Amino acid sequence: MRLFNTLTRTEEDFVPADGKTVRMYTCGLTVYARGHIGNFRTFISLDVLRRALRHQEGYGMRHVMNFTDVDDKTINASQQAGVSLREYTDRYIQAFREDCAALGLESVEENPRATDEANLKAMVDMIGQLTARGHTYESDGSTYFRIATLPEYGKLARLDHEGIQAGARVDSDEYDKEDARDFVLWKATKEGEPTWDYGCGPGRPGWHIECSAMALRLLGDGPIDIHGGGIDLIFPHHENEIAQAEGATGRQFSRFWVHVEFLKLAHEKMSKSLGNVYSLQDIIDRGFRPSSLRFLLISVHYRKQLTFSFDILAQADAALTRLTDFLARLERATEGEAHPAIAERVAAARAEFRAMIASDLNVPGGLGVMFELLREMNAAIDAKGMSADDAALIRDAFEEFDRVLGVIALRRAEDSAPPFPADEIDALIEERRLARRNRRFARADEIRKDLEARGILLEDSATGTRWKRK
RNA sequence: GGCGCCGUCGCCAAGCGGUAAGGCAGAGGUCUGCAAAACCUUCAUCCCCGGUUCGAUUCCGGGCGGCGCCUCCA
Repeated sequence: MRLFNTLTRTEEDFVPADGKTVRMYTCGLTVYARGHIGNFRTFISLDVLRRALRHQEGYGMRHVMNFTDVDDKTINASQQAGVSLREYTDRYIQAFREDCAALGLESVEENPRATDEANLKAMVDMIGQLTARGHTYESDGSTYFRIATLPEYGKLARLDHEGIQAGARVDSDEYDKEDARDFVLWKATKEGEPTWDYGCGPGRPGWHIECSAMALRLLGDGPIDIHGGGIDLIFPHHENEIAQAEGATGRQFSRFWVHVEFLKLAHEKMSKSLGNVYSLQDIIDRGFRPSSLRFLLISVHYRKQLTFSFDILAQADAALTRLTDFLARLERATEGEAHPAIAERVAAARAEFRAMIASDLNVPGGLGVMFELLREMNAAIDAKGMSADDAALIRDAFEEFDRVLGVIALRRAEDSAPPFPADEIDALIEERRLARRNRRFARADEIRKDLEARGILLEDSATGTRWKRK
């Protein structure tokens, strides 16, 4: 498949180095607060990438996504909460897992956390390698990376460091660095902070070292196939990851770099530091469903900014409802024999969809293919009915699409968990059926209205009445 | 100051050299006890100005507008 590589700023053919299994690392969440929907745009986009590689391209996956569970924010927040760092970050890891499940993310092969011993040791080892190769220096007990020792520094972000000029917000660090561009690998212990000592002196890891070290520890020697994350990580985080991994090993770190654009709110990016964030729970509290959010977040190409609003969330919800209504209609198709024309049309749509996804994950284009097929198949049902065999073919196609998108199955799982017991709904539908047969329409309409007030919509058809969540 | 992205129908959004996919909303119709669902019809010349080309929404240049990175951030 074709994939845009930030390293080259071009779309390239992607194949895993060994031809079989994709070794992918994606930056996860810093677990000092609940993830917001901007974070989840990135995670969902990378989930679609993972699904496409796995289910469409047929590769095996070795996918690592970390939790950053030690940094200034996690430390400060845990101290304010009066609990240990571990206990505090456990809470948000748990919350993150719940949100991921609600949003239909596939679980990945490894979710390392920075403060696990094996990982801290890997970081210290890597710092040792960097020191052996002359890339580090010490200052006040902290260890720094000396940018000047790595001529290639800046190749990912394409920053002209010689030319940092007036107007740039240059780092004014309280630490004693030789060069403003240098960054910390290991921070010396401060009073009251968690500390570890595995060979770099007592302290804690700098932010960037964890990803370099854990990626190579869990995925094996570089280059790994893909490294991904939000676009804001290009600099400094990913640039520094490259410096660390390549400085330590002398080998390329990652062949492909994939970055997901921002989610914006009104006219600015959504970020915790700006405070303009919505969590998944906020979305649910407004009466929307996680599946609708997932649909919205994948319906704009991952490399374009997406401006969130509840208005477009409602549009996404309506579109997704149409999709599941169609699939439900298919369940009732039982008439006649198979139509060869349908098989042909479905095969063509499958090919078109695959081509869209293989083209740098053109999910919006893929959705277009799906809805075109949907309309034509609806028309076919209206025109001459549809056999169970035809319906099965169509259903298979949508299941194939959804293995990549992961949104229809999610919606259906939500639908099958009604706000109150399904038995009760079925009983009321039966009562309404009898009322209608006896032409007691007032009672029939009353049942419809009551159910609607309780979040259940009814749809009558020749083959009976079906219910769905509002 | 440097680097980069974006501007397509009321809203969202693909396409990116050969004459504008799709979704949502709207209008008219078919169907229907009601309500939905569904179908049919209808609904854009692509921010502006130049240039290149037989031909540009698509390439180049210049505007205007929006956003990002150069600091923690998905």
